[in-house]
Amino acid sequence: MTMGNTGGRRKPPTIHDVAREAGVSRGTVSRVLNGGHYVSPTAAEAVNAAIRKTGYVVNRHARSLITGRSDSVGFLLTEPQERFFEDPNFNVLLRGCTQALAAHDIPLLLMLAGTDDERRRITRYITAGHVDGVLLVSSHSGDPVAEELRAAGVPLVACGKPIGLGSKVSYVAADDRDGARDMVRHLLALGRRRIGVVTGPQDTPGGVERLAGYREVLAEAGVEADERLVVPGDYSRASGEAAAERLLARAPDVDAVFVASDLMAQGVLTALHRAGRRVPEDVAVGGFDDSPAAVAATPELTTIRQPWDRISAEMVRVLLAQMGGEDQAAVILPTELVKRDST
Amino acid sequence: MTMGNTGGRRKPPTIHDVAREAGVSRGTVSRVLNGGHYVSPTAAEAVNAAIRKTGYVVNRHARSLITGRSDSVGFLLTEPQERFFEDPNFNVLLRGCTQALAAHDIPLLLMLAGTDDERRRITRYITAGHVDGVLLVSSHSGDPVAEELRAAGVPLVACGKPIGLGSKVSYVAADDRDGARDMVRHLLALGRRRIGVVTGPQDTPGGVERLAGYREVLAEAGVEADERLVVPGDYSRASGEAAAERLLARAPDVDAVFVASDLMAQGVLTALHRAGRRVPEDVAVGGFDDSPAAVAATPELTTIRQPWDRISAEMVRVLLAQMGGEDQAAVILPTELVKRDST
DNA sequence: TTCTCTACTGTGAACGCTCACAGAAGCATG
DNA sequence: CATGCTTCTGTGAGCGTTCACAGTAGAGAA
Repeated sequence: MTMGNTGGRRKPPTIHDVAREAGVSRGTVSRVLNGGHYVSPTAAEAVNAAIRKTGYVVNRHARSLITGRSDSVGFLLTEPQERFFEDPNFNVLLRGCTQALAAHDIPLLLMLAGTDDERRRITRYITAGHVDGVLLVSSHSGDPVAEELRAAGVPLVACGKPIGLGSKVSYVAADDRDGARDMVRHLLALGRRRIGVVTGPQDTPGGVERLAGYREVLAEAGVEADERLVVPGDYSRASGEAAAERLLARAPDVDAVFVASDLMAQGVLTALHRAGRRVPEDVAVGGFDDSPAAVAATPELTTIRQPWDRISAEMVRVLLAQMGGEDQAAVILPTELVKRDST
Repeated sequence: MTMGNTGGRRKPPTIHDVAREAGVSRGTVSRVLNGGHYVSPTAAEAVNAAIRKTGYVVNRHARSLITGRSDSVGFLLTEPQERFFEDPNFNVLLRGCTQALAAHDIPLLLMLAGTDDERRRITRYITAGHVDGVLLVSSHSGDPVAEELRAAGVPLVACGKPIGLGSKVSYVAADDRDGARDMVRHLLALGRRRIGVVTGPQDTPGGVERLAGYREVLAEAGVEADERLVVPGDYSRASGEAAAERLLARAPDVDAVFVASDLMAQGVLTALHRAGRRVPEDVAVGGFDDSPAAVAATPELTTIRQPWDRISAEMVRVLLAQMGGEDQAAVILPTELVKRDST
């Protein structure tokens, strides 16, 4: 009696065992597994019973070996730093993608490519066919990985419109420009006229679009543009604080600020508080993202909600479509103004 | 000329191509790939050159098929809700694990098992051998998945000591009890004697241990225990706010609060502020985690830092050891008191 | 010389699956 | 009765690797 199985892993049943159990051939079992076409109802039932009885689970390695597909998808992060992991939106995105893929029984491989070295390794890994498609999260422009993957013909969907990659890559994004427009219109409706803006980095699509929306609405409303009201930030809390200080120095009569991220808006609030300006009485502050930071702030931030749950679902949908041979596509999803206490 | 290769994926080189290029046999190439033992220097050099020239990457599916290993590791989350994804520590953990595994060229599969249905599916998937080991993140007790995986002999490392699973499962944890002791000692050293505590859920190891540490230090210091000073929370910001209100009602003379998480501590600060108590003058507040919430709070929180980067590294180390046949182990890592403005 | 031992190399046989193909059976059509 | 078509089923080949084994060559010992 050598078969102890004391905690060890038993050899799992193969398609052969199922076939024998069901009294059919491998081929028939395989057909049942892959959609059940050209299988008689009797045979199908016998196979399903045998699968239940044996506890059979298809060996994906064997399947992948012959099909050339891996039935898995990569979630690729090409940020140099931990920035993304501190962004709560990122989590919602990751979770949403994992769940949406799980519904298709597709596992998600998390890949981090921070350094050049890692980028090379990951690119090799992906182009070698170990994932069937890639969900790309990389805000900055000129990402060489995206370009290489695209050139290698790997199905690819980016989160946010990639800058400088031509139009050849699919993406799903919130309507940043429209969200910014909503916010600035909201501030105008409150009677504010000296509206400042703290921008995001101008090498990110969000940074560019949100600033553009701000400019458009002011122009449409006939409010005089004043470049002293425009200060750059990098999405970090600290940069928001510094930007607000510059803004106050350059345009002391500012009566509202549109900040391109909630995190920066937190910094702006801190700086305004220190300068003795009341929010929203003296200066109204509008954020962007509707992240947890928005409700954590005092006062709670009026902000623009990005539909992250829909974004993740759409990214997966577009990627699967592309893996199925469809052409690339761009999906733009609407944002929503969330009014709280800071305006 | 049918070979257009217009964006499509070329057939990747196989071990055969490398062998032919190097003028050796498959076997020799395979040996080079797997450590290079019993290979002459000349042959090894020829093979390596051929690999570089052809751009060969080993087909993991083929390898896995025969070895029975998958060379990948699962990161399993069995939380019913999105709780974890809102926890910044979780991100650090996930990132740390991904990086530590990447150093061994092992991809990480992210698995979410929120519902019973998903749990079943994931358990099947794992026990079918599609990952070689599992990093488990599940704070609550009585997790059936962990038990099943353990029974199936799947290498497993938990984050935090699993409650009610016997001692048969490896885990890596911060020294919650010792961290709590440090914090309470710190509060005592400031001269506080009416020290309240907002606990975490008592079905989580952290919740239990942090409370225990609190009680121990007070007992050692000869401070009278008062159950009115002990109020439960669930790690959420809202529960911290509610807890602080109860605490103030039950023990108005409280002069310090040890809060079992930074997020709850934020809520505590809000409630104290509303009640007109100054922090730290009237009431000192100590948090736990050193999450971003700690510096986002006003005043910035004194807290206990958990060594998340080391925790992830250790989890991976222990898991790999276990996959290599070593016995299970428990690793407890020290915490650190971070003094800021709230005490 | 002959034998043994070590270092190295090549080869066939798997691993578990899908795919292409061939064949069988049933039925309608010529 | 032959022919074609459709639906179903079984079989052999092969995906790219590792593993076990059988060699070969050269060095050292008997």
